[in-house]
Amino acid sequence: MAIANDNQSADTSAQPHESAEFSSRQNAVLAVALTMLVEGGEKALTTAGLAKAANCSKESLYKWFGDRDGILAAIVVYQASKVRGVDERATPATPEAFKTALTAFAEDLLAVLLSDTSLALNRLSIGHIRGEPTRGDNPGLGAVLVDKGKRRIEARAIHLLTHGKRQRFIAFDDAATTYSTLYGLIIGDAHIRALLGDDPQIDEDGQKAHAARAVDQFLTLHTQSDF
Amino acid sequence: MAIANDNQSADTSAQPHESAEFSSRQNAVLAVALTMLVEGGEKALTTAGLAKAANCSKESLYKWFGDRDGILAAIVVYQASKVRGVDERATPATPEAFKTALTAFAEDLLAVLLSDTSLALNRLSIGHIRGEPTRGDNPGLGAVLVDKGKRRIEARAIHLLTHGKRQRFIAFDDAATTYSTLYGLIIGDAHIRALLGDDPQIDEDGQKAHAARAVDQFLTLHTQSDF
DNA sequence: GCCGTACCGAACCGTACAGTACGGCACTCC
DNA sequence: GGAGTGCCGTACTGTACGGTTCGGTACGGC
Repeated sequence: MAIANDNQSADTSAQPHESAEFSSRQNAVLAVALTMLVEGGEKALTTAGLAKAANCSKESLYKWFGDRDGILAAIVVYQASKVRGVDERATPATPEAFKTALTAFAEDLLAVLLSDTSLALNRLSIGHIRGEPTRGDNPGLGAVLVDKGKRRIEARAIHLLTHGKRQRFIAFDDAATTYSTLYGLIIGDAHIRALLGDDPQIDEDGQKAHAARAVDQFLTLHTQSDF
Repeated sequence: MAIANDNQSADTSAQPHESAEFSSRQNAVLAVALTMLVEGGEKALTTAGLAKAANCSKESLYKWFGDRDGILAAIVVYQASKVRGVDERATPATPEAFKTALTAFAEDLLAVLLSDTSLALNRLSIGHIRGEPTRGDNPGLGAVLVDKGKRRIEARAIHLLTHGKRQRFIAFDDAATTYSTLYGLIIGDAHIRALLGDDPQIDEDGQKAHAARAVDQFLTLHTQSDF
């Protein structure tokens, strides 16, 4: 697990990286809110319920986050802040190391996307798409999730891919298209199925096996110049 | 467009296939409801609003569909009934014809999944996942969508794949896994992006090109015995 | 001791919306 | 014609929940 840190256990680590977005009290409240969101969906997250569950007052909620949408947005930002950025030092020097790095990425991607937290957040964002995009001034939740979550993961993968291309481990034309292929091979229709509540998810070993297979297929497609 | 029929134009075709699920009057109401759902999301679909827009009374709505969730479920069934089932006669005899059939499937899949109607229905179903699955007795919306929509499409594809295997056009072990690969190559992350409101969708030509590329990759992976 | 700040807890308000009740119209069947 | 049926339109009820207000408590600084 190298992309995200899902555990909401004791965050007593007083490290300064605790994301200056919110105070520690607010972070605690957001953690509670996220838990409520994960088990019960958006409708289960009422301001009164959150206030009671988090032992704070509604007044404070509104002071800190503005309104209910502000709370939702804060949850997304809060969780997204846990996503690790690109690790610039990931520059495997041999084809084997490159494949290992790809496989690690694939395993991470599967684990993250199928985690309860990610599913809940995706459901939340998807449910907040209205007719007109980006109504008003705020970017609109889904966009935040894409920017802070998906894009960072994508950046890590594309970094890896372009590195592999420079080293002649793989060959491709367009990085974005190639990433889409890699993503598709790894995820397939598992994500949408999970989002729709098709629970029979495979266990962790199954995920690893699947990740390995996807990477094999990806390398088959892009190993020698097949263009 | 061979999988679904998206137009909600004059359904004056008195053909008997009009799905005996609902009366024609009810179908008309559901068509209006679907339109409201597509442009405005779930929150825009209120019983009062639907009654006014469809020129019917709330009383009738409740008589026909039970409650609001019944209306939503009916919408899903209504639209899913438009999805064509497996075409058993699709048995291409040459590798070229097989590839053509695969490409047609890919194009259909892309067009359907990225259509406004499909996106709205998927958003609706995804938004209705509560903590516990299948609460009570009803299967729960998402399951309906999966059963009536995704499964039929999947059945068509698997039918085609197994046929291709029998004819030695392609080789694979597990049909479900192979379908997942095909799906992933075709869709990539386009679906989740679209669901999240990442509007920059490619045009129809781009979709066709993408479909062709995905099929090429799929055949590369499964053409000779690389088991 | 006094004020300002931050917070809790609870009561309160306004509204949107699901669901119900009822009167009235059109049509059909006897 | 009268009774029954199906439906429209409107008005009504109940309630859940977002948002606000306010009294009360703890703390820190002057």
